[in-house]
Amino acid sequence: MGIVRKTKSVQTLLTIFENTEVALSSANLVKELAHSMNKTTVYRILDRLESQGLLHSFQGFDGVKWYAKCQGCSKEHHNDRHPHFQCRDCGKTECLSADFNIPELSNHKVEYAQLLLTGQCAACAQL
Amino acid sequence: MGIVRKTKSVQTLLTIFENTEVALSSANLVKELAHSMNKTTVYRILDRLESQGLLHSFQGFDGVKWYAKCQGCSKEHHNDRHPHFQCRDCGKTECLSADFNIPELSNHKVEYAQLLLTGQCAACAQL
DNA sequence: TTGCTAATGCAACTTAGTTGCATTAAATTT
DNA sequence: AAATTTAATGCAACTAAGTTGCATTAGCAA
Ligand SMILES: [Mn+2]
Ligand SMILES: [Mn+2]
Ligand SMILES: [Zn+2]
Ligand SMILES: [Zn+2]
Repeated sequence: MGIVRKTKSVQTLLTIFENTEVALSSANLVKELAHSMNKTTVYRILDRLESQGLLHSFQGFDGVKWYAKCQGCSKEHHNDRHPHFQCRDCGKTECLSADFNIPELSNHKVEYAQLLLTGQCAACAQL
Repeated sequence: MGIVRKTKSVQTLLTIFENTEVALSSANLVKELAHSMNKTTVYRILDRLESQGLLHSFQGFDGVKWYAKCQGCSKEHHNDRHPHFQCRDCGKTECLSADFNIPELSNHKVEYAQLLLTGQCAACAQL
C-alpha cells in the first residue's frame, strides 16, 4: 500500500523530497511551508510518509528530527541502515552510502542503531 | 582546572552522577531536582560540568540530552568515544564500553561521531 | 570580615512538537 | 454528475525542552 490520499500537501512534500539529495528537518519544512500548509499537517504527513516507507528519519545533533527519502523501503520493512552526516559549517545534512557495523554485545539485544557524524562536508572541507 | 565554585547545587549533581552507572537526561534531572534547585541552574551546571570534562553528553532517540560521567577526560580533551544504548522497554540509558569504528569517507572531514543503539537491555532481554 | 564575581532564582520567552475537534476535500459509489 | 464516505487538514490550545536577561545570593580569597 502506498499513499492513501494524494492531497495537494502530500504532493508538495513528495516533490520537495524528490528534488533534493539531502535530508531536511521537520522544523525547517514547517517554516518553509508555513504559507501553504499548517505545521500540524507537515508533521502528520512526514509521519505518514515514513510509516509508508517513502521517507526515513533520524535525530540530529541539534535535537530536531530529520527526514530523507528512502530507496526500496516499504510499509513493512525499512532498510536504511546507513550513517548520517551533519556539516558543522553549512548545516548540510546528508545520508551516507557507507556501511557501518554494530558492535557485538553479549547481554543486550540490539534492534536498531543510528550512526551520526559531524565535521566538515565535502564543500566546506575545501575552503 | 576543576570546578570553580563547589556550590550546594553542584555538589548535589556531582553526587547523583557519582552514585549511578547509567546516563541521566537533563529533562529528568530538572524534574527530580525541582524541589531543591531551579531548572535553569540544572541546565547550567550540566553545561559547566561537561566543559570541565566531568560529564559528557549525547542526544537520545527521544530528542532529549543525556549526560553521563566521564572517565579520564579534562577541560581540554574529552575522550568518550563509545556507543550509547537506550532500552526500548525500561528506558535505561547507558554508556557501552565497546568500541566502534567510523567509516572512511574520502570527501568529508569527520570530527565527531555518535553511535546510538536501541533494543532490549540485559535485564529486559531475559524476561 | 569584606569585597569580588561566579552562580543562582525567577520570569518571560523560544522552539519543536502534540492533541482534540470541527471542517474540508480526495476518492469511491450511486 | 451528484451524493457519500472518511482520510486529511486547519486551527487553537497545549506540552515539553531549553534559553535569556537581570537582579540577588553566596563561594571564596584577600
Ligand atoms: Mn538516510
Ligand atoms: Mn557515555
Ligand atoms: Zn558544509
Ligand atoms: Zn531495559
